[in-house]
Amino acid sequence: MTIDEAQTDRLPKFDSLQQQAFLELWRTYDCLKAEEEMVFGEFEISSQQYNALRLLKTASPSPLAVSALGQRMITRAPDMTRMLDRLERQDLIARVRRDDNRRVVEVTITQAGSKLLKRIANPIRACHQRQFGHLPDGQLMELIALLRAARKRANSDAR
Amino acid sequence: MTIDEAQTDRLPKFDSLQQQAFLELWRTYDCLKAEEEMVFGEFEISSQQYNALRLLKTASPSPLAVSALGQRMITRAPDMTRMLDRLERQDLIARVRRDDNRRVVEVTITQAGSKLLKRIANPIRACHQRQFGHLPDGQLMELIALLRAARKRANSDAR
DNA sequence: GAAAAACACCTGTTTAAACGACTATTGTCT
DNA sequence: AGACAATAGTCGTTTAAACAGGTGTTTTTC
Repeated sequence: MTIDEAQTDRLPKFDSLQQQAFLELWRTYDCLKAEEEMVFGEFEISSQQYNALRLLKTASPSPLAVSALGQRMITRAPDMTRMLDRLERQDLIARVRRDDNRRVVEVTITQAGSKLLKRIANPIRACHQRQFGHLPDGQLMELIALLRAARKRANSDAR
Repeated sequence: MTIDEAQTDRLPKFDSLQQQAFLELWRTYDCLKAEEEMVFGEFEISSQQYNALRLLKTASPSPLAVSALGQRMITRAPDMTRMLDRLERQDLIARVRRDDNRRVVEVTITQAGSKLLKRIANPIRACHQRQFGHLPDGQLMELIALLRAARKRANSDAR
């Protein structure tokens, strides 16, 4: 390590603490996500789709309009239609056009969808347990609080 | 909600603190990433490509083999070739087949690539400043430490 | 020293993401 | 009531991600 590097960064490679924070966030997310997706992969579903099913399950037995579902998704999906197409093809959701407003399509989770969620629940819980289980609850809550705080300033956050 | 459901899920939305931590990580990453990508978008580049250029810049003037570059990437890219194709088409990198081992292709950042990095540096720094600048350094370092700790147990992490 | 294995990268093909334009339905304004 | 705008989803097309299989090169093994 050169003298120059030692002066600007206590660690080499990062312009600023803020940039380092972002890179750590990226790395950690990517790493954990990969593991999660392997679990979902066994059930032939993506994390995005799982998220949608989870939201539909929470809403059930009430349906959710496509737009409402889209707004609640974590990663904004600019193409709900085809994502729902895939879920419908697997018979995990059902779509019904609302009668009193024929523009909106209401989505509900099917029995098969609920069943799939149940089957996934334990493996995914175990995955998160493997990932975060070694951190004491206090540190986890702190991490959650810090992540929330980080999100606060981001202007593109409406959630 | 049936009795069955009430038994299996005690909290309405989160099964566990661990799951909540993951969701917060996802949300925060996604939110910050979106903002970052808007910055990169102005320069017609993806964050993935930026990452590659950054690594090449760090290595320069030495070149980096495609495989070495791939291993250093944050998000593992199973398709370096075509990603480098795009960068080469924009004249941001150059590829040379090594003479003493004609299997490996060595990649270097071009002058145009370095120039682009320079132009991006400030906007991206500003972006991260907007995102994390409101957190005091102590909290940032804590966040970084917690993210690192979270990553430690993930078995798929070789970095 | 020839055959087989290992290596480093490339290519073909399938699948999904991204962006915009498009259709159908409802609400609003005069 | 009729024109115009707004809303809710869908569809077409371009682009990139993912996976598997292929090509050329070097190393290993017998």
